Order: sequence, then structure tokens, then C-alpha cells
Amino acid sequence: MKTKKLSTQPYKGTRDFYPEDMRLRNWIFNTMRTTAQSFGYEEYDGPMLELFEMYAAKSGEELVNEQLYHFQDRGGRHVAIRPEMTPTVSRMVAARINTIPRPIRWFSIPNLWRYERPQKGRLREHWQFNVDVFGVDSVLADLEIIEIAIQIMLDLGGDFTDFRIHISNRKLLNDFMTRALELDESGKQAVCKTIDKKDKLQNDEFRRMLSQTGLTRDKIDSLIDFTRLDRAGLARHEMIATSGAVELESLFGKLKESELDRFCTLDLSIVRGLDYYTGTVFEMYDLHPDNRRALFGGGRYDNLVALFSNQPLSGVGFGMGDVTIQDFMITHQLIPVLPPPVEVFVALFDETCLGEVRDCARRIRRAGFRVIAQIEPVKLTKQYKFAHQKNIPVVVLQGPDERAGNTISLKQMISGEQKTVPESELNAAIRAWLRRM
RNA sequence: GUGAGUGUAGCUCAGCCGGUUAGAGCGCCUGACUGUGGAUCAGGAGGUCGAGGGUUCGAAUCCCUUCACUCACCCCA
Repeated sequence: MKTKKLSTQPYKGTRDFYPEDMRLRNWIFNTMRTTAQSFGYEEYDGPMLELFEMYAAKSGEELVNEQLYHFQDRGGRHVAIRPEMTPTVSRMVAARINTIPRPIRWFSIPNLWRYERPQKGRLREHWQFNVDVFGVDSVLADLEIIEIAIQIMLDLGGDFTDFRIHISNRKLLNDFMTRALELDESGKQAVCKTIDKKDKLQNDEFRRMLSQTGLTRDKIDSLIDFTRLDRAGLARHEMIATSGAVELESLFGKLKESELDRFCTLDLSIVRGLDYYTGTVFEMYDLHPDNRRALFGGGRYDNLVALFSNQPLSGVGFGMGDVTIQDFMITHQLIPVLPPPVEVFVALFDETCLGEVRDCARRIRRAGFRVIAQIEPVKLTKQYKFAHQKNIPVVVLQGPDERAGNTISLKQMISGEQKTVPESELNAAIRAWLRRM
């Protein structure tokens, strides 16, 4: 009977991670993990499902209406697959808000789901490295978060010619829209959305969209001038005394003291799509002409924990997607050549040596090496070929000749060099060879 | 959800003005070189040419539909 076979393709917008892919993913995540831990951040995780209301409240209309995977469970609860981690971490923090020493420094690498049309740098399932600090109200926390972001980019092999962090402040933009543009809340939202798209629009198209929101020509001019301000320009601007501008000034001062300012630019056109940001917001841009896009973003949210608790607790953090980071690494040729996952192959001469091979492999493993032992007797040709294909640098063999003299032979696959040593010196010989690689 | 492009072996592709059993390179498997991989040589497996329908004596090749992938829009990581 011939049955129709199922497709081997992964579900739309998802990826299979074959061992070679998984090695790279692990390398990238471990780099991020190590960096975050070096700043004292601790790893956490949460469930992939949350109640639907958690996102309905704060995450932004578009995300909830168009991009959320959600369904009713068998008990009739309306649940959603997490599209972002910030609500979950806020919930977790709120649940223990009185018992965790502050500041709270946490990070996580969750997989997140959004229902959208896949394209470059944008899939339905992706992993996102998330770092957050809770419990520090000043911009000094924003500084630490930005420093971590920069350090991760450096640890992944990038430098300041590869990327730049664009920094703005929601409060400043908000106050500007109130005072100078005299907009109400819905007007502000509309203008924000337009500013967010500015880079993709022609200048006159941008002005046309702004005028549709009801702004006069003069106000459009002053808004465009405002979004183009650099630090010196902001210092002369009428908004300089507002709290948002003061925060930005202070943040840039600290960045300079830490010599991080060369990675950063003031960019008052940065808005961020998520509704919950209240202060500093930032996005990292790839400077390479082939990959001009936001690599990741983040900011300060002073009211998110309030969803779950009467006690206010401020937070600031960012999220970094694995897809965009890999695109970044590919365009800048930063994908590392990873060391082989196995160091030693123990060949099997014939079936009389089965026990010896396993003993030998065990001894080498105890010395800290990763070892594959030949399972069943096959021609030596095939065994060496297998070791070659798997990129295993050292092959060990004990045949009748070696056994008679209590010796063992090893071969270095890259050079082809072989030698025979006393059994007791095997591990030392392997170690010496691997060190030289 | 909208628009554009692409779908031929595991991968990269050729064939596509319709015409006998559908090809190459790489990869994979088997064997030779007889305690050992890479080189060479000799074999082999693997494709209902994305799927369905139509035109035709005849379709991988022309037409329609559909699906998938890619890119852009929307939004965002």
C-alpha cells in the first residue's frame, strides 16, 4: 500500500535547527548569556502561553488584533502564545514584588510567536534575547542597559563602524506634541505612527501624511525640525528644560563618560511601536548598506508592573531577535568557524576488540574529551572516512600489534601525521595535538 | 491582508521557440588501492520536472487555477 507522504517542510515562518544550525544558535545565545551574566543578570523563563488579556491591555492594537496566536483552551480560557516577553516578566516580578532584592537584573531567551507574512529578518517564530532592570528610576539604569547591548554587539564581533544606537525619549516627544503642536491623545498617536515610518517615505509624502493628521504647515515644519535635532540643536531648543530633554542630556553625558557615545546618536524620530514605553527609547541600526534596518529596540516602561500590582515599579530593557542578529552577522561576515563537536574517534579493529574500544573511549572521556567509539565492526576505511566527514581531529586505534606491546596508535586527521605511544601516554598525546590546533 | 518574482535529484543549476527511456557538477552509498580518511578509478541509489486541470497525436516546455518559497508593503525582532 502506498500512502501519500506528509511534507517535510517546517510550518510557515518557522525553522528547523539541524545540528550544525543548532551549534551556531547555541554559540550566539551563549555569547549573549555570558555577557548578561557578566553584568550580574540572572536567567529566568516563563510559560509560552499567557492569558489573552495580558496582551490586550498594553501591547498595542496591531500586535493584538493581527499578529497574536490565540485560542480557547479546553476549559474555555482565552489564551495566547507569547508574542513578546515583557508582559510575562512584569507579571513574574509583580508576583514577588515585595520579596526580591532590588534592583532586579534579569534576562531570558524565549521563543516568541507572531502571525505575520515571513520575509527577510521576520519570521513567525523567533528567539529573542531579553534583558531588563527593575527598580531603578534614574537614567543610570538606561545607561547600564545600553552598555549591555553594546557589549553584546562587541562580543559577537561587531564594532562601532557596524552599528549605531539611536536614542530618544517618549516623554520629550509627548511634551513637544502637547506644547508645540497642541495635539490631543489621538492626534499624538497618529503623528507617532507617521514619524515611525519616516525613513521609508519620501519627504513630501511624509509631509502629506502629517497634514492629514490635521497639522498646519508651520507645525509640520517645526515637527520635522524637531525630529532632526542633534544634541547641540536640542540644547538651544525651547524644550530643553522639560524632564524628557533633561533625561536625554543626562544619559548622553553618562554615555560620554563611559566612552560609549561613539556607538550612540540622538535621534528624536525614534518612537517604537509598543505603547507601554514612557521614557528613554532606543533602536539599534545596522550601518551596512545591505542591511539597513533596526536590529533591536527597547526602552523604559514605568507603568507595566502596575497591571499586576498596586506597587509601582519601573523597568527598562530591550529585546534582540535571533533572526535579525544572524542577518547582521552574515552581512558583516562575523559567523565564526566553530570547533568540532567531537575531538576523538576510537576506531574498532575487529570484533575481538569491542570491549577494549569502549574502555579506551571511557578513559579518554575521563580526561575531558568528547569521544565517539565505533559501535560495530566495519572496515577501517569506512571508520576513518566517517571520522573525516564528521571533522573529528584525532583517530585512535589499537590493533593486534599495538595490543601486543601495550601501545596505541593515533592519527591527526588534518596533517595525516601518525604515531604510536604507550597506553599510559595516550591522553597526554591527544592533549598535545589538540592544543596545537 | 496587498503586490512582484521563483518553483526540474539532498544542494547549485542546465534543458523550456512542445517530439524518442529527463541531464550535469557537488553531495550520498558500494567497491578497487587488502591495518587508515582526503586524491584517482569503476559502479549505484535518488526526480510522477511543486500540485490540479486544460490545449495537443504528444507538455518539464504553452494556457488557467492552486500551493509553497523569496522579496517588498503593513507591522515589528
